[in-house]
Amino acid sequence: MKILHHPDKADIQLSSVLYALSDPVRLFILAELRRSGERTCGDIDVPVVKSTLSHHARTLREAGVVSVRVHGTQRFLSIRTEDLESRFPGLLTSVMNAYEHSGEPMIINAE
Amino acid sequence: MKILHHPDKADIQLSSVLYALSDPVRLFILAELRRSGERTCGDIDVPVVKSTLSHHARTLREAGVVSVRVHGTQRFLSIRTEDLESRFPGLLTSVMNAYEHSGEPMIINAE
DNA sequence: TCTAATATTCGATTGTCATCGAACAATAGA
DNA sequence: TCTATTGTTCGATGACAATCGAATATTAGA
Repeated sequence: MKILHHPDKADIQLSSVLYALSDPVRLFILAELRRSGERTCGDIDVPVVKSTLSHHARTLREAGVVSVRVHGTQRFLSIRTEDLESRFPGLLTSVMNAYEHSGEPMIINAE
Repeated sequence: MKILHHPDKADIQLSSVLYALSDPVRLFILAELRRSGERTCGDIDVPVVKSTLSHHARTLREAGVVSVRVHGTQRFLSIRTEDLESRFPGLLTSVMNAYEHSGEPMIINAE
């Protein structure tokens, strides 16, 4: 079985977390996880192909934002809420709150 | 005189702000601005050359994070605290708090 | 008007990222 | 064992970003 690396709580870097959160697709994924607690990749409805979604999941995992639990052929994603809260208090809440109230588009319109 | 474009408060995008904040040099600049309120580019001591600093200042300005006031040959940077607070309540505070307490390195060490 | 100070812009370089499609891997279930 | 399901990895591509040094622009002050 494949080993998925998750950074230790103490090794989670602020700039990496902020970078992971700076993509509209990834923000959407987090919002979904926040609503459901846990989701498989296949149950997240984003306008990108599987391989791209896999890339985003990896980016979030390696930044320490999400945890990935392997079960059969599926991977369940969930937010590392407690780790993030203890390392960066209030950060995730304010980001997700901002996201919910700001109508962030998932696809940037050309002007 | 050069016109510097600042996005309207309502046009500030969450993902752009998070991206602007995801660079260690820019986080450092913000921390400095937070301490002094206002700074000229020349008074910010970062380990990059002038032109690179100018690039970072522009990134922060265009994302809506900082305001740039022109005075003579100098540009005074300051954080758009009120605009950010009203658009994304608590966000900047939690980010800067996280920065102050997490020992974020300005230069990433190679492993 | 000339010069020094301050900052931006430009061109080049190097590297990373988001995206896709195709191929592959792993596992559940028939 | 065979097949369908679920994701990952790989290679390619196009876009963009961080960095530097050199050239340029703007203004203050002598």
